[in-house]
Amino acid sequence: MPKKALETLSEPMFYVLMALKGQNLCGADIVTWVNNRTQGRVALGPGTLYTILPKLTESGMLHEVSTEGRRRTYEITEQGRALYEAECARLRRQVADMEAEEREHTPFRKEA
Amino acid sequence: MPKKALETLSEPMFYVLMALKGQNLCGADIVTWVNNRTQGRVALGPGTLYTILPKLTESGMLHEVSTEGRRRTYEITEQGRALYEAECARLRRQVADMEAEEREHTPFRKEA
DNA sequence: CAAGAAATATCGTTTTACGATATTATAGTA
DNA sequence: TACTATAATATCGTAAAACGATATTTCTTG
Repeated sequence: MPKKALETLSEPMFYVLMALKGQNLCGADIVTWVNNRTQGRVALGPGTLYTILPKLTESGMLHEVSTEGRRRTYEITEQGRALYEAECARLRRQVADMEAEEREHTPFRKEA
Repeated sequence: MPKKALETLSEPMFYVLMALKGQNLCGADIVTWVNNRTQGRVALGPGTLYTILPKLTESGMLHEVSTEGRRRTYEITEQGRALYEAECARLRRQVADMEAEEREHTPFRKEA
């Protein structure tokens, strides 16, 4: 049961979900995967990661699928996939805004 | 002279610079412009906007170009353009990551 | 010259990021 | 088995950001 809503994804959260989209991983392996995928551009520190994991879990985007000793492995949920997709769409719109503005400047006009 | 470094742009900051990229505007008109450009998806509240404007100014991304009564009009600087462009590049990479992953899943492997 | 509107400023709360450091568990090795 | 190193996770504290509500200042207009 989701404790809290969560309707936006921070950049770190986005990459965590991206990592889990195709496989189940533990926290440390998520860090490695994201590092590889982004060629080091996105580096999740432990503080960031382990703040994020419980939050994503509580809000129903992930769940723990196994625990071996200290190692906890996570799986993305359907809700998590949906939120990830929503964020993809948001990003695409942002880039579209950016590129539209690059091609042709939209002048200011009062109101819509 | 820049007081502070600023090497990343939040989403609101990004849209503020986008607005000023093509014209000089005052705060309230920035809000209107961004609203139009994003069809209401990005709504800058006063708290967000007027926290951001001094920060962008102090860090040398903007400067005030005129003040009529209470209305302050801002202009983007070369440095501001450069940071905006850098953020565009970052966004494009993020979308590229996302689309690469969509096309073909990158499996986890230890280390690079 | 009031009354309202427009633009900006301030305040307080909540959330987030993130490094440093601590804790816990596993594996290896003498 | 005990000892050590390492891997993985957890906690703490600080700093920054977002943002709504509310206040202030200036301009307009009747």
